[in-house]
Amino acid sequence: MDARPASARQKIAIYRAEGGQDGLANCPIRAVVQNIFDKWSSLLLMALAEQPYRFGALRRLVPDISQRMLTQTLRDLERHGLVARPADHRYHLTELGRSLLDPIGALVRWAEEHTDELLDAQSVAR
Amino acid sequence: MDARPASARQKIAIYRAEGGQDGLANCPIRAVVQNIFDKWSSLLLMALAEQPYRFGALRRLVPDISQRMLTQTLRDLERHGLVARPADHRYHLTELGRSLLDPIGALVRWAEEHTDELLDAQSVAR
DNA sequence: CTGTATCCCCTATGATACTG
DNA sequence: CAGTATCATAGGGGATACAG
Repeated sequence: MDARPASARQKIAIYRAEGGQDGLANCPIRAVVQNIFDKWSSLLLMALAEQPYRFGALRRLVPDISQRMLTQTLRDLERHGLVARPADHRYHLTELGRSLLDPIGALVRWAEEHTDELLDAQSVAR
Repeated sequence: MDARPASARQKIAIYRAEGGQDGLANCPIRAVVQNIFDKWSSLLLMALAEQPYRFGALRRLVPDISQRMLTQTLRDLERHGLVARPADHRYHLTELGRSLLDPIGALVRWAEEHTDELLDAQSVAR
């Protein structure tokens, strides 16, 4: 099903080649992936994909986030240039943030397509 | 175990369609994304994308992972059905695991393409 | 070599209270 | 409403020792 151009594999090969004995220790992707896919970031990005939201609206969209973490995550996203907060406090995605929606969408689609398999695997292993 | 309701898929559909009454609190994607993109999982998946590796080889590939976390992460990946560990201890991706390489690849490509912007944003914000 | 079992620190996160 | 400040805590994760 996927005879695709081995993108991920290539990248890994590159990291390995450039990084030498460091293996994947210095792979620059790590920081990116781990910063963006922390507990709340991707969720907020998805929420803001739809439209700009204010602080309170985001809280309602993600009811189980604490005020503290909402603030903190939004600051992180701002710092990474993915989200902007204008004077009217309507958080919205930047151009960079919107560009992330495609990869995120790919992940979401994957999760949708394989939800059953994932659940099956877990229930078996448990 | 047993036939869990197809509600997983439906929740996704709901979440995607409307944004939901309960917001994104019950979005099943969250579990998937957060389970797979924890500190080490995606890294190991990328490593195993190339070829099967044994425990020691993986340690060398990811030098800054502790033995404890390597074991634990591999067990998690097994439990999710993404990685298999045959008798010869050569960990390898399952079909499901391989199917994840595409979305991960999309993310990696994004990170590569936007590394400069990300760094700029951070340095400015700092 | 491939793990498991302990101990323990420390960070991420929640809860709560306060501020502009 | 949109935060900030402070305190408390569970759990992530490293270090180490041990086991098959």
